[in-house]
Amino acid sequence: MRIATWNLNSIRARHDRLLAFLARQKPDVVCLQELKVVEERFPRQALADAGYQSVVNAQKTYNGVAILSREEATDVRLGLSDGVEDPQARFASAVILGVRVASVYAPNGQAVGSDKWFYKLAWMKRLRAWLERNCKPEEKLCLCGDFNVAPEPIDVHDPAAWEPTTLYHPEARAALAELTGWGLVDAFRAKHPGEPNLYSWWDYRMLGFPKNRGLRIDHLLATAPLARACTEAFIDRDERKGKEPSDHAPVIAEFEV
DNA sequence: ATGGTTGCTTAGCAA
Repeated sequence: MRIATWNLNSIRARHDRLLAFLARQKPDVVCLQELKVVEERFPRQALADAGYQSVVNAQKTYNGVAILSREEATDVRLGLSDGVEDPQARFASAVILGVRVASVYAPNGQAVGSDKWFYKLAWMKRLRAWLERNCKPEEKLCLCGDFNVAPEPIDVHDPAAWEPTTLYHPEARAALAELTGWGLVDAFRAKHPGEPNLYSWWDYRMLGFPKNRGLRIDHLLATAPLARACTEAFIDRDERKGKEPSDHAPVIAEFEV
Protein backbone atom coordinates (compact mmCIF):
# COMPACT_ATOMS: atom_id res chain seq x y z
CA MET A 1 0.00 0.00 0.00
CA ARG A 2 1.45 3.28 -1.14
CA ILE A 3 0.47 6.22 1.09
CA ALA A 4 1.13 9.87 0.21
CA THR A 5 0.61 13.11 2.09
CA TRP A 6 0.55 16.51 0.43
CA ASN A 7 -0.33 20.01 1.56
CA LEU A 8 -1.81 21.41 -1.66
CA ASN A 9 -2.25 25.05 -0.62
CA SER A 10 -5.64 25.14 -2.39
CA ILE A 11 -7.08 22.17 -4.27
CA ARG A 12 -8.54 24.51 -6.89
CA ALA A 13 -5.14 26.05 -7.65
CA ARG A 14 -3.58 22.56 -7.71
CA HIS A 15 -6.39 20.62 -9.44
CA ASP A 16 -4.49 19.63 -12.59
CA ARG A 17 -1.29 19.02 -10.65
CA LEU A 18 -3.12 16.69 -8.29
CA LEU A 19 -4.58 14.61 -11.13
CA ALA A 20 -1.17 14.42 -12.81
CA PHE A 21 0.39 13.40 -9.49
CA LEU A 22 -2.11 10.56 -9.05
CA ALA A 23 -1.40 9.29 -12.57
CA ARG A 24 2.35 9.53 -12.06
CA GLN A 25 2.81 8.14 -8.55
CA LYS A 26 -0.27 5.89 -8.42
CA PRO A 27 -0.67 6.06 -4.65
CA ASP A 28 -3.31 3.86 -3.01
CA VAL A 29 -4.06 6.49 -0.37
CA VAL A 30 -3.47 10.25 -0.45
CA CYS A 31 -3.93 12.55 2.53
CA LEU A 32 -4.41 16.15 1.47
CA GLN A 33 -4.25 19.36 3.51
CA GLU A 34 -5.12 23.01 2.97
CA LEU A 35 -7.93 22.36 0.53
CA LYS A 36 -9.18 25.94 0.97
CA VAL A 37 -12.52 25.07 -0.55
CA VAL A 38 -16.06 24.43 0.55
CA GLU A 39 -17.36 20.88 0.35
CA GLU A 40 -19.64 21.72 -2.61
CA ARG A 41 -16.69 22.78 -4.73
CA PHE A 42 -14.43 19.86 -3.84
CA PRO A 43 -13.67 18.02 -7.13
CA ARG A 44 -15.15 14.72 -5.99
CA GLN A 45 -16.26 13.63 -9.47
CA ALA A 46 -12.93 14.35 -11.19
CA LEU A 47 -11.15 12.32 -8.51
CA ALA A 48 -13.70 9.50 -8.81
CA ASP A 49 -13.07 9.46 -12.57
CA ALA A 50 -9.37 9.08 -11.74
CA GLY A 51 -10.21 6.08 -9.56
CA TYR A 52 -10.28 7.63 -6.08
CA GLN A 53 -13.04 8.00 -3.57
CA SER A 54 -12.82 11.00 -1.24
CA VAL A 55 -13.31 11.52 2.47
CA VAL A 56 -13.59 15.28 2.93
CA ASN A 57 -13.57 17.62 5.92
CA ALA A 58 -13.78 21.07 4.34
CA GLN A 59 -14.35 24.68 5.29
CA LYS A 60 -14.44 27.96 3.44
CA THR A 61 -11.16 29.76 2.58
CA TYR A 62 -8.91 28.09 5.14
CA ASN A 63 -7.71 24.64 6.18
CA GLY A 64 -9.60 21.57 4.95
CA VAL A 65 -8.34 17.99 4.74
CA ALA A 66 -9.19 14.95 2.62
CA ILE A 67 -8.32 11.28 2.26
CA LEU A 68 -8.34 9.84 -1.26
CA SER A 69 -8.30 6.08 -1.67
CA ARG A 70 -8.62 3.49 -4.39
CA GLU A 71 -10.24 1.04 -1.96
CA GLU A 72 -13.25 1.72 0.17
CA ALA A 73 -12.81 3.91 3.22
CA THR A 74 -14.82 2.79 6.25
CA ASP A 75 -15.39 4.05 9.79
CA VAL A 76 -14.98 7.65 8.61
CA ARG A 77 -14.47 10.23 11.35
CA LEU A 78 -14.27 13.95 10.69
CA GLY A 79 -12.71 16.23 13.29
CA LEU A 80 -11.22 15.36 16.66
CA SER A 81 -14.67 14.90 18.25
CA ASP A 82 -13.41 15.91 21.67
CA GLY A 83 -16.17 18.28 22.63
CA VAL A 84 -14.06 21.37 21.93
CA GLU A 85 -15.89 24.07 20.00
CA ASP A 86 -13.61 24.41 16.95
CA PRO A 87 -14.72 25.37 13.42
CA GLN A 88 -11.31 24.66 11.86
CA ALA A 89 -11.30 21.62 9.56
CA ARG A 90 -7.97 20.02 10.33
CA PHE A 91 -8.58 16.32 10.81
CA ALA A 92 -10.21 13.32 9.15
CA SER A 93 -9.64 9.61 9.53
CA ALA A 94 -10.88 6.39 7.97
CA VAL A 95 -9.95 2.71 7.74
CA ILE A 96 -8.61 1.52 4.38
CA LEU A 97 -7.53 -2.09 3.84
CA GLY A 98 -7.33 -2.60 7.58
CA VAL A 99 -5.14 0.46 8.20
CA ARG A 100 -6.48 3.50 10.03
CA VAL A 101 -5.32 6.52 8.08
CA ALA A 102 -5.64 10.12 9.27
CA SER A 103 -5.12 13.34 7.34
CA VAL A 104 -3.70 15.93 9.73
CA TYR A 105 -3.26 19.66 9.27
CA ALA A 106 -1.72 20.96 12.47
CA PRO A 107 -1.94 24.71 13.08
CA ASN A 108 0.96 26.85 11.88
CA GLY A 109 0.95 28.99 15.01
CA GLN A 110 1.93 32.19 13.17
CA ALA A 111 4.14 33.73 15.87
CA VAL A 112 5.43 32.34 19.16
CA GLY A 113 3.38 33.81 22.00
CA SER A 114 0.37 34.68 19.82
CA ASP A 115 -3.15 33.30 20.27
CA LYS A 116 -2.53 31.06 17.27
CA TRP A 117 0.62 29.71 18.90
CA PHE A 118 -1.25 28.61 22.01
CA TYR A 119 -3.98 27.14 19.81
CA LYS A 120 -1.28 25.15 18.01
CA LEU A 121 0.14 23.70 21.23
CA ALA A 122 -3.34 22.90 22.53
CA TRP A 123 -4.29 21.28 19.23
CA MET A 124 -1.26 18.97 19.37
CA LYS A 125 -2.34 17.88 22.85
CA ARG A 126 -5.87 17.27 21.54
CA LEU A 127 -4.45 15.11 18.74
CA ARG A 128 -2.51 13.05 21.26
CA ALA A 129 -5.72 12.65 23.29
CA TRP A 130 -7.51 11.50 20.13
CA LEU A 131 -4.90 8.76 19.72
CA GLU A 132 -5.37 7.67 23.31
CA ARG A 133 -9.15 7.51 22.90
CA ASN A 134 -9.36 5.91 19.47
CA CYS A 135 -6.30 3.74 18.81
CA LYS A 136 -3.75 1.37 20.24
CA PRO A 137 -0.04 1.41 19.37
CA GLU A 138 -0.38 -2.31 18.49
CA GLU A 139 -2.81 -1.51 15.66
CA LYS A 140 -1.92 -0.42 12.13
CA LEU A 141 -2.29 3.36 12.03
CA CYS A 142 -0.68 6.20 10.10
CA LEU A 143 -1.05 9.90 10.87
CA CYS A 144 -0.29 11.65 7.59
CA GLY A 145 -0.01 15.34 7.12
CA ASP A 146 1.43 18.77 7.65
CA PHE A 147 2.36 18.89 11.33
CA ASN A 148 3.97 22.32 10.97
CA VAL A 149 6.88 21.12 13.11
CA ALA A 150 10.35 19.97 12.10
CA PRO A 151 11.43 17.31 14.61
CA GLU A 152 15.24 17.55 14.63
CA PRO A 153 18.10 19.88 13.63
CA ILE A 154 18.72 17.72 10.58
CA ASP A 155 15.22 18.58 9.37
CA VAL A 156 15.92 22.32 9.15
CA HIS A 157 18.29 24.07 6.74
CA ASP A 158 19.33 26.59 9.42
CA PRO A 159 18.22 25.40 12.87
CA ALA A 160 19.51 28.45 14.76
CA ALA A 161 17.58 30.81 12.50
CA TRP A 162 14.36 28.80 12.80
CA GLU A 163 14.41 28.02 16.51
CA PRO A 164 12.50 31.19 17.46
CA THR A 165 9.73 30.37 14.96
CA THR A 166 6.61 28.28 15.40
CA LEU A 167 7.86 25.59 13.00
CA TYR A 168 10.95 24.70 15.04
CA HIS A 169 10.46 26.20 18.49
CA PRO A 170 11.50 23.86 21.34
CA GLU A 171 7.92 23.80 22.65
CA ALA A 172 6.55 22.85 19.24
CA ARG A 173 9.14 20.10 18.94
CA ALA A 174 8.24 18.88 22.42
CA ALA A 175 4.58 18.78 21.43
CA LEU A 176 5.43 16.66 18.39
CA ALA A 177 7.63 14.41 20.53
CA GLU A 178 4.69 13.97 22.93
CA LEU A 179 2.63 12.80 19.97
CA THR A 180 5.16 10.32 18.62
CA GLY A 181 5.89 9.22 22.19
CA TRP A 182 2.46 7.60 22.23
CA GLY A 183 3.87 5.03 19.83
CA LEU A 184 4.53 6.46 16.38
CA VAL A 185 7.51 6.12 14.07
CA ASP A 186 8.58 8.83 11.61
CA ALA A 187 8.40 6.52 8.59
CA PHE A 188 10.39 8.78 6.29
CA ARG A 189 13.27 9.36 8.72
CA ALA A 190 13.38 5.66 9.57
CA LYS A 191 14.31 5.01 5.95
CA HIS A 192 16.81 7.90 5.78
CA PRO A 193 18.63 8.00 9.14
CA GLY A 194 21.17 10.79 9.38
CA GLU A 195 20.57 11.96 5.83
CA PRO A 196 20.63 15.78 5.70
CA ASN A 197 19.01 18.33 3.36
CA LEU A 198 15.74 16.45 2.98
CA TYR A 199 12.81 18.84 3.26
CA SER A 200 9.11 18.87 2.43
CA TRP A 201 8.36 22.63 2.57
CA TRP A 202 10.12 25.68 1.21
CA ASP A 203 8.95 29.29 1.60
CA TYR A 204 7.73 30.83 -1.65
CA ARG A 205 9.81 33.88 -0.79
CA MET A 206 13.54 34.53 -0.90
CA LEU A 207 14.27 31.74 -3.40
CA GLY A 208 13.60 29.17 -0.70
CA PHE A 209 13.36 26.19 -3.03
CA PRO A 210 16.18 27.04 -5.48
CA LYS A 211 18.48 27.46 -2.48
CA ASN A 212 17.01 24.40 -0.74
CA ARG A 213 16.26 26.46 2.34
CA GLY A 214 13.56 24.11 3.54
CA LEU A 215 12.08 22.33 6.54
CA ARG A 216 10.77 18.81 6.90
CA ILE A 217 7.38 19.45 8.48
CA ASP A 218 5.19 16.95 6.57
CA HIS A 219 5.25 13.51 8.09
CA LEU A 220 3.97 9.95 7.89
CA LEU A 221 3.79 8.82 11.51
CA ALA A 222 3.10 5.09 11.74
CA THR A 223 2.57 2.69 14.61
CA ALA A 224 5.25 0.00 14.98
CA PRO A 225 3.34 -2.79 13.23
CA LEU A 226 2.85 -0.58 10.17
CA ALA A 227 6.32 1.01 10.31
CA ARG A 228 7.85 -2.47 10.26
CA ALA A 229 6.08 -3.05 6.94
CA CYS A 230 7.53 0.10 5.36
CA THR A 231 9.84 -0.74 2.45
CA GLU A 232 10.48 2.71 1.00
CA ALA A 233 9.88 6.40 1.72
CA PHE A 234 10.69 9.48 -0.30
CA ILE A 235 9.83 13.12 -0.92
CA ASP A 236 8.56 13.93 -4.38
CA ARG A 237 10.65 17.10 -4.88
CA ASP A 238 9.69 17.29 -8.54
CA GLU A 239 6.22 18.35 -7.43
CA ARG A 240 7.72 21.55 -5.98
CA LYS A 241 9.21 22.43 -9.38
CA GLY A 242 7.69 23.99 -12.48
CA LYS A 243 4.71 26.25 -12.87
CA GLU A 244 2.51 27.14 -9.90
CA PRO A 245 3.66 24.57 -7.34
CA SER A 246 2.38 24.22 -3.79
CA ASP A 247 4.94 25.36 -1.25
CA HIS A 248 4.95 21.73 0.01
CA ALA A 249 6.16 18.59 -1.77
CA PRO A 250 4.38 15.24 -1.26
CA VAL A 251 5.85 12.63 1.09
CA ILE A 252 5.28 9.05 -0.03
CA ALA A 253 5.86 5.68 1.63
CA GLU A 254 5.31 2.09 0.58
CA PHE A 255 3.96 -0.43 3.09
CA GLU A 256 3.67 -4.17 2.58
CA VAL A 257 0.22 -4.74 4.02
C1' DA B 1 18.39 44.81 6.33
C1' DT B 2 12.23 43.19 8.70
C1' DG B 3 12.83 42.43 2.78
C1' DG B 4 9.90 38.64 -0.15
C1' DT B 5 5.38 35.15 -2.51
C1' DT B 6 1.02 32.87 -2.94
C1' DG B 7 -4.16 32.03 -2.40
C1' DC B 8 -8.64 33.50 -1.20
C1' DT B 9 -11.29 37.22 -1.58
C1' DT B 10 -11.42 41.73 -2.92
C1' DA B 11 -7.84 44.88 1.50
C1' DG B 12 -6.56 42.07 4.50
C1' DC B 13 -5.48 37.76 6.47
C1' DA B 14 -3.04 33.42 6.69
C1' DA B 15 0.71 30.81 5.54
